[in-house]
Amino acid sequence: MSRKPCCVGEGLKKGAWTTEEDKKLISYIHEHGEGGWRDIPQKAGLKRCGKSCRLRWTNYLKPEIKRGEFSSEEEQIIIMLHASRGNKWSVIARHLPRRTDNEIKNYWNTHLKKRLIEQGIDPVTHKPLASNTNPTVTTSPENLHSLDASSSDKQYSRSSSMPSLSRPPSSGFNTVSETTSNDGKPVHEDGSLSCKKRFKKSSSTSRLLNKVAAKAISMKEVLSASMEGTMSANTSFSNGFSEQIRNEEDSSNASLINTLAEFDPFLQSTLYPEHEMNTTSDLGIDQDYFSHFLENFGRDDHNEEHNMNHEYVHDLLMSDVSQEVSSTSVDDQDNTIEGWSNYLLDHADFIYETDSDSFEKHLI
DNA sequence: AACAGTCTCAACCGCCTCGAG
DNA sequence: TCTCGAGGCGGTTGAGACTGT
Repeated sequence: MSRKPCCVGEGLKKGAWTTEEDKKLISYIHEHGEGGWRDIPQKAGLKRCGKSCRLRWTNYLKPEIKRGEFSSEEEQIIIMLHASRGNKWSVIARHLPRRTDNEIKNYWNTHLKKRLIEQGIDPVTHKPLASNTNPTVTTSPENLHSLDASSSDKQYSRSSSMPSLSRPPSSGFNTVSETTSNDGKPVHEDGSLSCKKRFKKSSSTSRLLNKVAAKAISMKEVLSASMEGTMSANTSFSNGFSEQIRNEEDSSNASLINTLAEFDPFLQSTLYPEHEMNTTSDLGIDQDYFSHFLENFGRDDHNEEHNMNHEYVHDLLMSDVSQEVSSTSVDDQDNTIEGWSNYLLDHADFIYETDSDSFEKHLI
């Protein structure tokens, strides 16, 4: 209990690190590993504070750190997460592998914040600025993609390759504008197949997989929409988004959306924000509903045999989620959502590859 | 060419949380 | 249970690079 304080001492160097200092620090950490920062300066022969060594390593020297231009996808993730989390740079950084919180913070302050302001969006609330003449502009899904850098050409003239906020590969619900291909299957404007693919096999496994696919599809779309806007039910995203979905003119889309919402608590909370939340997270997830969803996930085929896969998948899902969904930690919810979406998306891909010819019958 | 203004981002500062003692 | 240091985090600073005049 008598530890000597860190960063106390005469003659400690400050300011920019030299190449020589970097080499010493890298060499020491390669040999001894990270940690014990208090003792590193002395052991590595550096006249630096341990904290300074840690920052230098974690923000700059660490080999896995990715540097350079942010992609448009990364920008969208930052904006979306900032809308729901605010200046929680470490939380945002966890969603951007190999990016440091410091780098994201700098990028926000020097690029994204200014760009939002120029687009008439308050970078704090992600809602239209008071002086903005176009009150419909927000970082909601329908608007985020239009937040390009065109109005900031002068601002970013030194960085000619400043990426625009382009739409990610998969669109959100509100952007799903389907036409019909030659064979009658719904096709998105970009030519990709609609996310309505389903198994037609009648086994319980197939139906379970259908539900997994439906879940994956809905979650994928919700997450995509979220990446274009904000995930918080308290922000303009959920209200504007649900409003748009409710006003969806395409009745078949609306039907699909409502059906998917039946299986998707995230979508439920987005579509029906007035639904009473028993436990309100900042993601707007009704955790009781989510638990109920999981409880019934794959369990409603009572007239069918429960084969091994069915049991396995169900048990896997329940074991993974039952312990995590009860958590009140925002970070844990992040991990849960991320894990779920990855898991489901993986299975959706499997389903598509396995049987992609029939998809209309179920759930619509 | 020189200067002033602007921008970028590495680094620092100070506060907070967690866990060891 | 309390104290205190390590580590983590967000806000801020300032040196250097860049641009405009």
